[in-house]
Amino acid sequence: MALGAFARRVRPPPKQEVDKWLAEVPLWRRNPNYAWSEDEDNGENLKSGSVAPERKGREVDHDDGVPGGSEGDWELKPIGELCRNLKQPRRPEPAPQETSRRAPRPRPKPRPRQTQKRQRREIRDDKDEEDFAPQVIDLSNPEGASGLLSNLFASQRGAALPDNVSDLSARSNLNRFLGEVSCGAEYSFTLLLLAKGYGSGPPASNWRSAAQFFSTSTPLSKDQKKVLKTKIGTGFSKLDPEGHVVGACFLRTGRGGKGNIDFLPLCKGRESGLDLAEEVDPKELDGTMVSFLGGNAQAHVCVDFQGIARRLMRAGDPSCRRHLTHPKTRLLDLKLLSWLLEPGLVHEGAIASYALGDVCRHFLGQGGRVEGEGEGDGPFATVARELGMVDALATSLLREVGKLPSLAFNLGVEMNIAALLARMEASFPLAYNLEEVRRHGERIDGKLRSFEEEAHGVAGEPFNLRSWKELGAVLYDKLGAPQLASRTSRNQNPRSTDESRLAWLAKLNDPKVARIACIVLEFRRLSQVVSKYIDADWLRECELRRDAEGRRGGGTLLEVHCRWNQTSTATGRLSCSDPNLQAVTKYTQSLQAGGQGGGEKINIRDAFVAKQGATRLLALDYSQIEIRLLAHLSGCGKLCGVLNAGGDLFANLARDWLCKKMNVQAPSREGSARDQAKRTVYSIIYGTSAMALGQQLGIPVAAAQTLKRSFLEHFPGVKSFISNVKESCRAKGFVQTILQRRRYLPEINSSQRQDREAAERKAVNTVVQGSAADLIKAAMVRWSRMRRATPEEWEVRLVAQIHDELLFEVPERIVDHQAEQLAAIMTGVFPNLKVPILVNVSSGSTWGSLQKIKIK
DNA sequence: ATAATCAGCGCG
DNA sequence: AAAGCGCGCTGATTAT
Ligand SMILES: Nc1ccn([C@H]2C[C@H](O)[C@@H](COP(=O)(O)OP(=O)(O)OP(=O)(O)O)O2)c(=O)n1
Ligand SMILES: [Mg+2]
Ligand SMILES: [Mg+2]
Repeated sequence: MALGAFARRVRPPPKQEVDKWLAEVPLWRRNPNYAWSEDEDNGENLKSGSVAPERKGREVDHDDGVPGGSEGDWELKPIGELCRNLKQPRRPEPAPQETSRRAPRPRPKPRPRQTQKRQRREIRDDKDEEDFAPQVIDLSNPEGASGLLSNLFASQRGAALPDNVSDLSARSNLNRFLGEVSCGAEYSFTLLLLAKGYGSGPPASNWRSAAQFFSTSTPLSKDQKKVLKTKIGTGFSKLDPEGHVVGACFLRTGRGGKGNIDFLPLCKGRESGLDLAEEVDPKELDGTMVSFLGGNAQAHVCVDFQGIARRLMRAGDPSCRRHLTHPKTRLLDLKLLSWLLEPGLVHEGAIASYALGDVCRHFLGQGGRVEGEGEGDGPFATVARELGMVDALATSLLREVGKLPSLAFNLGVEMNIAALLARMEASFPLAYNLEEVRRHGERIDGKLRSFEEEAHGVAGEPFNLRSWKELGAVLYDKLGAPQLASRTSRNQNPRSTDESRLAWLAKLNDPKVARIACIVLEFRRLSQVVSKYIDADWLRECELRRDAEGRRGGGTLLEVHCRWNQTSTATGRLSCSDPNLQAVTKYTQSLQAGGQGGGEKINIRDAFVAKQGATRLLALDYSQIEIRLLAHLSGCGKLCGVLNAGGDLFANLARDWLCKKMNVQAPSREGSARDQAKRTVYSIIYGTSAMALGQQLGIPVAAAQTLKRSFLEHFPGVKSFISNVKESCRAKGFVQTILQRRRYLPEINSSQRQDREAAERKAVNTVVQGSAADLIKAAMVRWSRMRRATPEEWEVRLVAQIHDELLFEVPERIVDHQAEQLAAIMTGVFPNLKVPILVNVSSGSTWGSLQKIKIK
């Protein structure tokens, strides 16, 4: 089958990872009432066309009743009350000293070099495996998010949040569950597998016997058994066309040892090519959600809320979002919580990802196993093990929330973001005009071939232009190019072939070397266009989806459903992949260098367009955002003065210093002098060396040193802020963002200077970059929670977040109005800062042709 | 032969 | 004398 063939093209996860991953099959069970079908996330999942993701004007209504109103309609059939009484001894909180500081946990220090990249792979692949989790903060007020934040900040009058935020929950009316947790209330949960059609069974004493019962009482067809064996047991492969997740498992927590874990059917199999969503009765699903999430004061725990929310939305249940994000829904995500606790674990090599298994291993020790639950093989033992892990992990992590109440606030923000990201992934695709790029592509191919020919001619032998090794042999050995770098040989590769070196070689007298350097530079640029925006796997996936949907509507446009990753950064930013919309080439590339008449050019962003109906793209980008936050956080009077006067630091620097005093020439290629100044400023703030700065600007090291010093002396508050952050980090072991989110940097006290100073730079950067992430996340939450007054407002879609920029797709008629409204939201979420927050707004029919809009 | 890493480069 | 920070993607190279 074609899909299988395609799936095989995807870069598979490392083999060893699959085994590990197998041991971590999350809390999914298949509903045996339904046929098995393929894994929805392998790209072959058919998105329902009949159940439109957008139901104008009435999609969400937080004002209607508690979702639990119809609880009685749907009969829950517990298999057993196999509970695990996790009653925690009400700890007298043994550490009155330094409760704000987490006990330094021995960290597995020998940082395994390998785990870093591997984690990324894992993140790519765990997308279909993790589960879900919902939402905790009470933002029922239409102005909920903004009100929350306003109160928060109003109460502290522009200063940094107080260290003691224990009154946070009371003041901000956070949801009661979190209040309870932070009070250290007893809690426990019980497990119960629930599936339609199953009668009640005998009580079980632990997860394993529960799962066992499930297995023995469940008649499985031959095929099902086979699948179960191959998918959950050994030999699991996400590419196996037999597999499809059809169920989600929720943990329902409650007080006093009464709680349930429910088996929730998401969608049926897709035999005979039937669309998943068509086989789901939304009413059933709705009823399940209602009885599960609503109508009681219990809280719910899960792992990866974003994943489950996305599945629900893709399954075509139009009302699931209301329940997932309903203010009465009490749900928290252990994945997000563990990430909040230590967002840098992945980079330190302590864990490979924030998947359940790794997190358990790290936070609980015990090799990730829970006593009495880990024995045996097979799918049910695995399920039992998983459940035991969730159980133990929740117990442990919630204790941390009790110790550090601001975590509850942060988690509330993140839960809201998770719901929004799920919606973006499932329902807010960006349209891509592949045909347009392909037209250029043919020309690019020709160009690449001619580059190759010419380079081979100059070199006197054929070689692979993509190979840095072969290129180095040609340049440095055959043609005798100088191997720069005897002095600083320590860290510099004398035979480097990166852009800066090739640019340097291109200016030399040797015509052969120069020519090859120029050719390779252009060759690399153009080949990226082909590999990333024409031949890439994500495009094949888009085409398959289009074909499966019968290409109704949309003409030649593809719908790009990328992934929005919430736990893959150490600072609190989001990341994006498949494709990475946060790194789409920005500038126009010229296709003609060889004197052809047309001057053909390509701008990849022109291929990303506003699709649905009469819409336009609307982009809002924070102005000098980290500079502004730095000004606020540092309180530097001079920097605040510049910003309060409406100044543009980058433009100033470009005009006054770089051009006049330093005689820096503006970069020849794309990129303005302002962009150059921007890089310069952030480089200085975040601790660049004079040598690197000089190289970047093309000025002598001494001049760069002078520039650095004079900049920091010009803003003395910034300079002292930098040393204060370092000092504080040394003392506490962590830094905090403006919303109290932490990042631990144990290396700050390393005896190795290299490691120590690296940690110092990260410390400074994390405070500012992380606070900027807090800001835009708060704005995103506020937008997602905003009351929509008209049907048209429901058509506004957030299609991308580019770190300090939000890209919306907006009905053309209301572009101007939305521009104002959205700008107000983005600039208003953090009131009472010491400097104004501004956004630059632009709109257009393609991402590459946005024109600035004036906001009054 | 396959898996993990490196080099290089796109973006903020 | 001092490795700006934060990401993801690709093809080539090295390690197993
Ligand atoms: N070379 C760079 C570019 C950007 N950033 C960070 C800091 C910026 O604040 C943030 C957003 O990037 P922008 O390009 O939007 O830059 P600014 O918001 O600072 O300026 P502008 O007014 O041009 O938007 O990303 C960085 O650290 N290093
Ligand atoms: Mg900006
Ligand atoms: Mg930006």
